[in-house]
Amino acid sequence: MLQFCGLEKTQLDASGRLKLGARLQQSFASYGSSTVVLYCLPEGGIGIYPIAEWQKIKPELQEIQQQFTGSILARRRMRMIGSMTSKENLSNQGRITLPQMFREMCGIEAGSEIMLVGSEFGIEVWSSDRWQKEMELMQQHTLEKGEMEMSADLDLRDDR
Amino acid sequence: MLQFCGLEKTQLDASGRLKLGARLQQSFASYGSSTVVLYCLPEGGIGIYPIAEWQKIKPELQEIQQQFTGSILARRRMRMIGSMTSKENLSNQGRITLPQMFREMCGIEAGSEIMLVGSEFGIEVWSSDRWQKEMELMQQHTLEKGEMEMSADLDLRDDR
DNA sequence: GTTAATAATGGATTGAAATGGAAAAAAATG
DNA sequence: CATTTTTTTCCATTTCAATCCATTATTAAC
Repeated sequence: MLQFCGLEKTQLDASGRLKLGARLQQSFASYGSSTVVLYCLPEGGIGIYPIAEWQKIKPELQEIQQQFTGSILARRRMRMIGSMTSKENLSNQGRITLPQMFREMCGIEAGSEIMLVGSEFGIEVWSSDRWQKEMELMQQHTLEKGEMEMSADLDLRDDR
Repeated sequence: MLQFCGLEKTQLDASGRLKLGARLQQSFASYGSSTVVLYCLPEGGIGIYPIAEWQKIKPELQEIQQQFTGSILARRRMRMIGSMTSKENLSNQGRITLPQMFREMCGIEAGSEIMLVGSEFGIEVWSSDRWQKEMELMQQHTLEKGEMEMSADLDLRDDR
């Protein structure tokens, strides 16, 4: 899945629209539909996925649906997903309007600088500084893991 | 697998492009495709791999997609790989554009001096001084391990 | 119900940056 | 030392991204 990859800096226009570069436009176009699903991520960005990819996570949703009448938790999850999801269209110039609500929740202002983040089956839009924090968090985690590997390598009792 | 080996000093051009020498160009060409995958390494360099080699090492993601709405960790993994990966092409003069973001994260500036490091199934681009530190770290680790082996060899109680 | 005001949308233009080619310089080879 | 190969630098072209503008839709006020 190298279609949606990479990391780039760009900015929203004055009315809060995102413009995709040629490469990403083609990636979305390759799905044969200009319809995308937006998902406002609890950890802080807005995901944008071709509708075909979104369908693939449906099994996950059906599982929740089956518990609908019996579980408050299941209903809360449905509600959470439903309210944080939105269907939009890519304009033929590759522009997409991000819903105001979603933008507010993610700290993304019209006209501000944002990060476009590849995420395997779609992309994510982050406010620059929130992305910075998210990245540092992930990076630190990875580096910590690396150090543990290094010291495990020195601990000969672990050999074998 | 002696294709990608060696250590050489070179520099990027004014627009942040890397030009490979004849030998490395041929190594990549031998895979029959000019497509390469860039991977921005958390420990500090940019890896460049023939796409065929990348297929062998990339983590599997389909299972992760099934956990999409339910797991922040799953999403972080996708984000980590997606954002730190990029698909590029070797131009027919053997040039490759390193994405600005990756360069910034690795301390590699346009026009600056860099190290090209062979790493078995691809090469890595490092900023000169970060490479220096990385090498020292690795060297020290290796020596430390040597000392551990020596004293373990004296400690007969541990032998088998 | 009509008009005015505001916001949203789509298109086009412009300036800057990325790209590819090729000349000039340097290095390797015989 | 001459020739070939490789590397580096420069330049023209193209492409892309950001801005602006005109049109349409929506809301509010009278």
